[in-house]
Amino acid sequence: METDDRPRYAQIADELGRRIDAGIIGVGLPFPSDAQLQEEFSVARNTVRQALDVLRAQGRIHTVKGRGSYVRPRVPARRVAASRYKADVSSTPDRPQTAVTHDYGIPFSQHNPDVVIARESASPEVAELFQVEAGTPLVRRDLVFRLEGWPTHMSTSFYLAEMVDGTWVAGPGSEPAPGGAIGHLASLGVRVTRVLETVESRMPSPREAEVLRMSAGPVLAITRRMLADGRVVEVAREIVYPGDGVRLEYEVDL
Amino acid sequence: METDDRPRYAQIADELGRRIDAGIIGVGLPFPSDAQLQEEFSVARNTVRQALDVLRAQGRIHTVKGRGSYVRPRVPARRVAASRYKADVSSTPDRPQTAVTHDYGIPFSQHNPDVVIARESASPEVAELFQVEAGTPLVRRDLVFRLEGWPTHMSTSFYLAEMVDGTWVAGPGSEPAPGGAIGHLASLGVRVTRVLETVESRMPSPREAEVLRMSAGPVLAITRRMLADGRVVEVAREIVYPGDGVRLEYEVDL
DNA sequence: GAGTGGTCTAGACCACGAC
DNA sequence: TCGTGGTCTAGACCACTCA
Repeated sequence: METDDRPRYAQIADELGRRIDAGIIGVGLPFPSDAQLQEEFSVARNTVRQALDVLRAQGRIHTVKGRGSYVRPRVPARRVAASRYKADVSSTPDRPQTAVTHDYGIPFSQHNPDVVIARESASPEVAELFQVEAGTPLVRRDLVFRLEGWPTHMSTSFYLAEMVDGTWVAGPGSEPAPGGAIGHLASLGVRVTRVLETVESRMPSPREAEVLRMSAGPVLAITRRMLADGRVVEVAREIVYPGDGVRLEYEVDL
Repeated sequence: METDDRPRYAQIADELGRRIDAGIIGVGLPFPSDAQLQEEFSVARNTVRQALDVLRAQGRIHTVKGRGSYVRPRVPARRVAASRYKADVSSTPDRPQTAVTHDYGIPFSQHNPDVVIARESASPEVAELFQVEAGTPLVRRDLVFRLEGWPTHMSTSFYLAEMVDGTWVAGPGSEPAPGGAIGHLASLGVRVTRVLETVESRMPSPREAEVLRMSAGPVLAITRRMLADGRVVEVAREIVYPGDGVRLEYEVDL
């Protein structure tokens, strides 16, 4: 038995973490309330709350005001850049697939993102990524991806209205789509040959925290540009994952 | 004037953030103490502390027990994978450079990482990355990179002892090195042709938090493998940046 | 209306750093 | 020794969710 002179809140956080690991407190099940934990560990409520702050920062629990806390599932994706987009390219009617089904190793039938599509003028920021004038008409697509009901990640992406207007890609029936964004563009005769990705780590916005059901941990945010013939034909700004929800893999040839 | 019914601590955090932006509280200068802020804003100390928690999570301040808080500088690097390693390859005696000087746009003379070199047996984890037996002798290199005194990132990396033993690369005189790791290996006749990187976001370990002078924000952690002739010749596990200290850029050709 | 988490107060003791 | 932040207590009121 080792002496434990660490702060009480850290000990409690560890103990609760162990219970989650052991499955004593299950994924999606209600977490003990502040009052219960206060009672069990014989500490003040602030000490309980400090312990839960640790678990929240680790992304292990999610807390909703007035309702309680829940254990967050860990759904780690391996997002291998070199092969995920090739999955898009090689999707066939017989074996439909997308980069996302590739990341999670799931069948296409389990791929049913929520989607909201709207027209929008290019903000200066998106315009620069697209290398077009600010104000250029775009089609904006907000997606939320889920696995067994739990959100895995979300994205906001844009096509040039000029390119997709009047096609199925501009409608809500464009998801789920075999071949993903690359499939969309291919159906319009545009062949994507290059993808540029920028990765950042930051704290989530309130909306991101709500949608992704995370209370305090960091997110990984990817800004993506797809190019065809040297021209930018799709911009995703941004694709947002819970910090512990993905491992990105890239290769660089010299 | 908009009504502000947001929590008091959030308002205080915003106000302090504005003061940092405006330079009223400068980088590296002492931050007001809890007692001073308590006095100024007429709130309890816990409320002050909650406000500082926000700034810590954003990486804007760093706090050391018994001493106080300090404003953290923002030293963002653009870490462009496609070009940074080419900088290593194209380093010459006339114009020495490394991937790191490329990232930060600094002259080689400003590149002076702290370095600790040791021999170590491969842990199962590192061994798997190296594709060798666990226990294989390695040379371990712990580096800390700084810019104008402030730590920008840190790394732990490994060479095969068999490959570098008895050469300058195994000694402390191997840093700073023109051409970085690729230059090290090139001097031994090993030509790196491929680099694999894995990116994760997580909370820092206590040691990382101390070295990088961050109190609560997330880090970006990169695991890197360098290959020559299909063989792994260098493993970095891990290269750790403060979450707001870097933007990674990758390209994927289809 | 009962239970939940979010916020806030006004104290207290401690370990640590600077002087 | 004194000021600092870290931890902890024992209350309180509020907004929110759910039955």
